[in-house]
Amino acid sequence: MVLNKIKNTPARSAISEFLKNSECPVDALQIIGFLRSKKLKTNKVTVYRIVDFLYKNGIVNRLEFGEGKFRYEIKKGDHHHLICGNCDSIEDINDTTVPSLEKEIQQKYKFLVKRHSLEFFGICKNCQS
Amino acid sequence: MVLNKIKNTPARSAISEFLKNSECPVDALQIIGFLRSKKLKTNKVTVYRIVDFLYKNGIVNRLEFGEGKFRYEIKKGDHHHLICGNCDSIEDINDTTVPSLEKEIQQKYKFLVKRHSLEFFGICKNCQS
DNA sequence: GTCACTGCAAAGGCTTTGCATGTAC
DNA sequence: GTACATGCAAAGCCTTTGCAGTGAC
Repeated sequence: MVLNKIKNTPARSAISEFLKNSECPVDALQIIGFLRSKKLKTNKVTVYRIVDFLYKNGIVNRLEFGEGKFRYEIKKGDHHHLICGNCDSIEDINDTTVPSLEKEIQQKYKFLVKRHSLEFFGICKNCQS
Repeated sequence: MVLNKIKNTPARSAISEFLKNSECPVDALQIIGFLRSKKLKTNKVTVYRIVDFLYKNGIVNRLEFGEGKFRYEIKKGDHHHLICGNCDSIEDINDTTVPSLEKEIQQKYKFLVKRHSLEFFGICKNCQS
């Protein structure tokens, strides 16, 4: 195992902070926008490298919602997403579980489940007027 | 509403046939490979336009499995996917349902669910040796 | 001072667009 | 003959890579 000295830099802490405070998964552009709003010198390559670093170290999840790009969120307990096809809002929901399913699959298909993703696509409350 | 006369062309029927016979979602490159193997003149732009046509007409699903590209499958009953992180195999499973969840979400969050996606990432039977 | 991080430019992969040509009907 | 479909080239978008310069420790 290689010794990895991890440095604490302004970009890293700002991005981590932004992800922690985000209520739903964000994409690279939103991260760049946040850094700019904070008057931090920034560069998209650095952003990609930082989220990649966070992802490979198990700190964030990397998600896709059919947009052709990745979104990132701080890892937290099992939760799922409601994605509105009208206003593109994304809502996290924490209280819907897929408890027995993983075990069932493990037994029935001998598939060792490491993680799952469950997303609901539809129309959010506000857009149903 | 505009009158749309849909033409039946060799590329379209071949791609539809390929998708019908595929046991798991395929990407654009695999479709092109199939067409080539059938000695059909082909072009990636045409492939993208055809799958887009099939997608927009509700004939196929367009999926993402964290690979940074889309995969397509003929629409069929509610089913889910087991994606192996070792050999990249994708298995369809048809007998695992998310029965009450959609209704629960509709009531609890007033979110009108149109579709959902449920994927399990892990290690398949063959790769667990 | 070292090693890791950043920035810039360039490239890579997947997908889409514009426009002229071809073809199913 | 008339749309619609295709092919080619080019561009668009998101993301990654190479390499030199910078900065955290």
